[in-house]
Amino acid sequence: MNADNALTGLAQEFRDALRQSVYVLRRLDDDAELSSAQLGVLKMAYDGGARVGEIARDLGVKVPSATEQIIRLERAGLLRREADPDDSRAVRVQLTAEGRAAVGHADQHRNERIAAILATLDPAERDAVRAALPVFHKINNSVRG
Amino acid sequence: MNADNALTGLAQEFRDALRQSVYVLRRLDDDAELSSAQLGVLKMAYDGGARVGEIARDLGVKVPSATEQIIRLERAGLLRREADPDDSRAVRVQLTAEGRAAVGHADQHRNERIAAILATLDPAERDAVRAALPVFHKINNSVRG
DNA sequence: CCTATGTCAGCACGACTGATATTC
DNA sequence: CGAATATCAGTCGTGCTGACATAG
Repeated sequence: MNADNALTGLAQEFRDALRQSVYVLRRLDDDAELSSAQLGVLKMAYDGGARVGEIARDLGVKVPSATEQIIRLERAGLLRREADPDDSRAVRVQLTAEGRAAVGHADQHRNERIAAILATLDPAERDAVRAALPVFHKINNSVRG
Repeated sequence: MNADNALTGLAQEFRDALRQSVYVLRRLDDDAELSSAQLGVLKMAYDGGARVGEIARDLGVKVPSATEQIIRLERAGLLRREADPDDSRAVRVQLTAEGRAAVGHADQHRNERIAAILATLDPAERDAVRAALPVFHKINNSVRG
């Protein structure tokens, strides 16, 4: 009845929604050429390359996990690893032409599938989603920090 | 510029938010006694038990995956598997007392952590989340069906 | 005989920790 | 020398498919 209980109730509903979101994402990736994790790595390196540690931090995984993904993507020909000229400890990740094409493809395909779902909503429901997205962003940033 | 492009833009932002949500969930479960998958199974059986197939359908996984979780939870003493008296092919899953306690514990802990995050938001931001949750629910149902 | 239900075996992916190089 | 960066080795959790036993 008090504010605490109201927050707890909202928290429970929020958790359920997040769990559902995971399910939606899984379905979305089911028949994709690129996994969600792979797409994340490639997108990080899309604009001018990125260091392994940067990629790991941004994706919220440990460095060895990022390394593993990167090596696999390099074997698949989607990116190159190059020594950083300014810091020989660091490794810079650069997309190949195939990598760029794959990102464009995967992004487009996923966006189309989500857009098709959004198209079935009422305008008011779409507005509700639009209004909530910045809040989700804020929540995420608060968890990272 | 047209409606299609607007939907695509919203879809892109929506996908980013979902990706973030996965990250939030991962952090939330980091030090938990029960994983999200395990908690899901236990919650399905919380009220009067459930069949393996029902659990799998509800969680959006295949039956063998559910079986594996269930067997592990049985070894941990959190649930029992019993033959269904009406259909000997089926297996009914019943929580033990420890299972019930574990669910209560895990739920409370997770809700507290989410509530703490929600408490940092402005009231208007909380309202935006509240308004969006039913839409997330609707989206999820449309994907399942 | 065919279908439904569940389990088993084997595999893949993606994360983790701990132990090294190598470089700043 | 200590801190930072990346990789390697080994493990774990969770999902999948395909094959199978058993019951309806």
